[in-house]
Amino acid sequence: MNTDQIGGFLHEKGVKPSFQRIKVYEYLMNNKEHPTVENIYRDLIKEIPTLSKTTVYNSLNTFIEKGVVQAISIDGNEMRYDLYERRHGHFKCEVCGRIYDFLPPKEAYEELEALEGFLITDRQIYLKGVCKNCR
Amino acid sequence: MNTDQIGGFLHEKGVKPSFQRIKVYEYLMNNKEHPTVENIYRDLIKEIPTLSKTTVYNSLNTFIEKGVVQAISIDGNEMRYDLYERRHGHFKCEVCGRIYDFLPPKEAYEELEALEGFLITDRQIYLKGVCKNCR
DNA sequence: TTCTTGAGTTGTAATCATTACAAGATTGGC
DNA sequence: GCCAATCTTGTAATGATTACAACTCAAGAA
Ligand SMILES: [Mn+2]
Ligand SMILES: [Mn+2]
Ligand SMILES: [Zn+2]
Ligand SMILES: [Zn+2]
Repeated sequence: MNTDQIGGFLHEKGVKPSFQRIKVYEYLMNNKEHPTVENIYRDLIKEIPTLSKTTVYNSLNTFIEKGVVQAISIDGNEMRYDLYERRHGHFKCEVCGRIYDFLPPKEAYEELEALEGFLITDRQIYLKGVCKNCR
Repeated sequence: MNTDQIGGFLHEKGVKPSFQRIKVYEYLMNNKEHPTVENIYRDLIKEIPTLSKTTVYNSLNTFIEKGVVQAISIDGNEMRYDLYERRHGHFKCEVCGRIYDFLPPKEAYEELEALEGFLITDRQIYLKGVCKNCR
């Protein structure tokens, strides 16, 4: 996806595609390691010297509202961000801090839909432990 | 469970059962609505006027380390706490803010164990949406 | 019992992620 | 081009959590 395509996509999703928002979205497309706001800001400011951290927060919150991005709160102290694409779970290694994607079996998610009388807008499966590399 | 029984239980789990720790644990036993540190502190200080909020944090972190309490980070900005009893998931209503327990089908959790090469020490399933009462 | 020592508690200060807010910039429709 | 609405920016405020150092407590040795 190039800049125009991202703009079109965001527009479809009800997000006005400003320059900054396109850059933030693009960043998440190219950086799948669940970056923090700080990560995003420190990298993007190289390209956009006038960028404000508040704009990163604002953009992400708009994306979340419109359902194109998900916030990952697996880490009690800072949020991580990820595109809302195919459903997957997240595993955080307590040693190296990395957050891995994993695909829980379809059943895990399908069964979660079974709750009656509750409107579900977001589902997250978080695992913690020690990753393969760190054992 | 009375005070002595809680003390015995904590001792078994490797936690020295101080007066304050017993009170915090007892609070979690009697208040299953996933309280915040603030909730715990504001209620317990009525009984223990010398209590420090730091002690609440310290006690909870000790409990978590020893596996008798779980931290719930479904809410990006403040932690909630819950005894580590039978496995269950948490649903947060975005309207009233309440956090509900629910029992995902056994399979959901069992399948999560299937990750190879990773040591798993904690699993959390979080749903968000609107609860029955608030629709 | 008294002493000693390590662990637990307390209060305050520091940290740091996130939001609030107001002023300035931008954009799209008239 | 002009206007109103929206977006961006910088700074200040908020608030949860941790750091730290002094104090207290409890258990074991002498
Ligand atoms: Mn992911
Ligand atoms: Mn619960
Ligand atoms: Zn690791
Ligand atoms: Zn509700």
